[in-house]
Amino acid sequence: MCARSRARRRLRVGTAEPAPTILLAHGAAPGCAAILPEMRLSQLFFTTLRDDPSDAEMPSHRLLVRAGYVRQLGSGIYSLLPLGFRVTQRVEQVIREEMDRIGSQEMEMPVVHPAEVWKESGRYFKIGPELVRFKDRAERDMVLAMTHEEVVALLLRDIVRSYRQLPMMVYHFQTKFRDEPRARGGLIRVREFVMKDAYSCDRDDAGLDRSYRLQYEAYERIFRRLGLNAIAVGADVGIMGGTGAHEFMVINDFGEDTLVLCDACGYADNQQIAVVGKPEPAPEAILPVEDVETPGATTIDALARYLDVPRSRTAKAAFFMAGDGRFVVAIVRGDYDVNETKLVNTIKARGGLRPATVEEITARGMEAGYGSPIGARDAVVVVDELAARSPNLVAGANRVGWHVRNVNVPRDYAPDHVAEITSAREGDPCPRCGGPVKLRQGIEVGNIFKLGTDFSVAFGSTYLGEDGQAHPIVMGSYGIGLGRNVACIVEAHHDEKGIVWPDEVAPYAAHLVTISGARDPRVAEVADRLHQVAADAGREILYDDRDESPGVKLTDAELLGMPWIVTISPRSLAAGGAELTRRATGARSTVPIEQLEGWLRDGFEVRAPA
RNA sequence: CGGGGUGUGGCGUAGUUGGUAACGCACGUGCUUUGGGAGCACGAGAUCGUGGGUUCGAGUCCCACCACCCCGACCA
Repeated sequence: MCARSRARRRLRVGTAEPAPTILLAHGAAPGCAAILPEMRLSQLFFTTLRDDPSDAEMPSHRLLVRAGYVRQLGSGIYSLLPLGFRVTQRVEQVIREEMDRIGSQEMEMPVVHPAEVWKESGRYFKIGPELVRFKDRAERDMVLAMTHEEVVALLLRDIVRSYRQLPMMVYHFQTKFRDEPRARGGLIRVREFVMKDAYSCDRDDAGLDRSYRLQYEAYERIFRRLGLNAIAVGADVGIMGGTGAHEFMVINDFGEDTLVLCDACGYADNQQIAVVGKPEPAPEAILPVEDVETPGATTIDALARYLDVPRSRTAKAAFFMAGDGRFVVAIVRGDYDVNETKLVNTIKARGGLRPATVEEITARGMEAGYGSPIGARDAVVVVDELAARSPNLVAGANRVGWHVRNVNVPRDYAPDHVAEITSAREGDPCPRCGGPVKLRQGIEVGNIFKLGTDFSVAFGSTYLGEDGQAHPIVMGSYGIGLGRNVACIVEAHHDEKGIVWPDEVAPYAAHLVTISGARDPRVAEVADRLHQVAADAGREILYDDRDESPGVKLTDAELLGMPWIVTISPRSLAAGGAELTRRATGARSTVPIEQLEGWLRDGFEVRAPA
């Protein structure tokens, strides 16, 4: 994957810049007119499919495969066919322009890293099998890069000496490999993908705030230009540290993240970190504990039904094993769910959490289905603050078939932590304005992250300040996955007939279709001339010169989704020119050939017709 | 990693109680056709995911494995 070759072939469709000379990759003489076979559908390396591929569910997946933009090679591994590659380049170019605009410098860093680099930051040991490790021929440990914080930190250590060299931002487009446990959704969650990752390098937190703000604003411009309605939500910073993060999310039912949103005031957070309002429990006298037989009541629902109490009068226990070997009991009220992200952050669980097994639970004196921290051994007990101040709850007795009434903290058991560890629910009070929040699924199309000094401290990446002292460089990192953005654009811009590319990212500005071209020489003649005019002007349009029936060609044009469809036929010529169709609206008009030629020569005037 | 599902020409599928693979689309050739996935004729293309087993005989039954999809776990 070579960013340079991608950059060299920046697209010029629909722009007003002059046609540059295009160099052929295999060494054609400079200045020689480029042959672009992919402009002719008869030569384009692609095929359309009449049927949906059986393994595709999301519209973007179905359409991108059916229209010949991408092909799957393995689970979460895709080839970009020429059309898909062009779209990706268009997306890349939008991002590049906005990165350049905020003064970020494009570079390129390697995909394969010596493992020592990742050992030095500690991530080699913290990250699980998602990080691909292998040995080279000399038995050296190597990794496939998931991101490039380490490399940037190393470069900073080598290059930056003085505060005068800061602030500084760099970015690159590079292939990442993450051995995800499960790829899904076509291009939405893949294992190999190209990502724009940018890194800001500042003298201090105030500088980081400025860089972060610049990236934030650039992201808003990028997603607007890409035709994506992305909203920024507050996000988890993880246990890696970091002082703030936002994820840019597109609402989508197939999304993997849950967002907590408030229509009234615009509040938006990832459910992982959202803290919403909770009703204060009514005060009541603390009652003595009392065993109660509850045969078969192993779930909160069953328990509440059996005892005929609301779920809010019960305590729910969830058991986890932390990656660092600690056993964790989390207690929330029965009407809430445990939020694992908050739990991880509360106990600073290295390596995350996984559900505990029944054996692990009983080994610590508890009983799955009838569990509570009462009598627990060797366990970290974390109680949700609301559960902690809710009086007289029904909790497990750690005995099969029995619960305990009137359990109260701290009388009946001692928590190691009392913290807010529940997930926000639909309709809960907005933390900002108190209105009801709503929950929506979202796809993360970009993220921005205040890294702080973790990496620069680990690598000794310091600069000499005005005070003559060494200070760690304050870093930020900012990612956008290209393929996922392409998929999200299709998710947002398609209809029952196919893709409807926004002008900014369409692989070609226009799709020229001939009807009866083989039979009527005038049709082919006019179309060939239009195509040539466009090519001479450096404006690449797609030319369907295939000898196919009108139905096939028009259907394919709609499936492929170029913003403008230009139809030349004996009928259109008789009507005075070409038929111009706006793909998004279906609006049609007849345009004289000379006028079309002018548009193709001088740039497509997207507002004038239709 | 747990649960569910699917593997049969390029794509989508059929295949009965086990008897030597069928259909649509796509593809090639010829003729006809040409504004909404054309028609006719001829043709090419499949060791039925892999390995083993049962059987006179396996796409079909049994076992193991692999791949892919979906749900969950997971996702600095």
